[in-house]
Amino acid sequence: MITRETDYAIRALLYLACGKPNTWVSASVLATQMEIPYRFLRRILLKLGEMKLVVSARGKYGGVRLAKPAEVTTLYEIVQAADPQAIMLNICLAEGEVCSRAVRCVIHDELADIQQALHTRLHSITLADLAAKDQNRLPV
Amino acid sequence: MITRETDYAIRALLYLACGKPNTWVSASVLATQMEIPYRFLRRILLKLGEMKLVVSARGKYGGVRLAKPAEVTTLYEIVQAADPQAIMLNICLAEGEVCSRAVRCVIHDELADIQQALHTRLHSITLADLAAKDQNRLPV
DNA sequence: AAGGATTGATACCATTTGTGTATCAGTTCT
DNA sequence: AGAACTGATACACAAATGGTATCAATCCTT
Repeated sequence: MITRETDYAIRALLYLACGKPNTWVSASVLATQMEIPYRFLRRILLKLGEMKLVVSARGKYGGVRLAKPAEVTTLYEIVQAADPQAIMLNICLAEGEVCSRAVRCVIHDELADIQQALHTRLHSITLADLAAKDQNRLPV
Repeated sequence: MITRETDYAIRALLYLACGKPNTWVSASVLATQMEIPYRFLRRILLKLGEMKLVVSARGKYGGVRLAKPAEVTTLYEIVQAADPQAIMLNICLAEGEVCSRAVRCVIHDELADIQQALHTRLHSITLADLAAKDQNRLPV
């Protein structure tokens, strides 16, 4: 299950993708607009900065913006940044994890297949895709 | 991520599917064969019993066996039984959950799509499939 | 009838994770 | 100088995870 943190991360980035490019948006604006607890969001943005998904500017009129065009930021990257654990189905599929049954366990194989399909899908969806769908929505 | 409990559940059921049908297998045998902590497994088997995936017999020479043919037990059912939370990608996709953004949130839509694909896949894999693959494996 | 082997049903416990809060230092614009 | 920002950590608390323990009920064998 996707954590709240990941959900917040996606929403925050989507907000940036929908706004005017190359403008700084402060964490407080993001927080109120997207209904995300301010301090929690701050920490999430820090992580997104480390993962090069956003860049930030300190000081007055500072804030964050997308580090690269929305067309090249994928859902995979976002989930990976916000919660690296979330993108593996089983602990035995993790990098560097030694699964004693790896060579003979069918479950391992099957889960690896499913995970691969999931990853492919997450890789194929960009922030720009989400933003476009958002624009095309009928107002409620 | 699939929990250890779910992993154990799959492995235990796979063991039953690979053995002789309609024979009782005790929890202690299952535990030692599949390297699962005995008492933990006991609790898991209880859950699997409630979900009608296994049936049990008390007393000496009792144990558990599959409640129905391996051909009709899907991975979806197993995961659902062992950890109902695991099969939904986001909390807002849960049954009866009121997501205030459900009608307008593109993320919700996208995750619902991905989840649907995942479920379809889990539904399509049966215990018999896993057992068959297990038989065809080359000995290590 | 007795005793061992087995499940049923709970209760308990330690550790980790999830979700959020708080604090203080550094930076930038006015 | 001061206000509005981010950077970097540390703290707090509830829930989930992974596992253990206990005792009652049941069944087979002798």
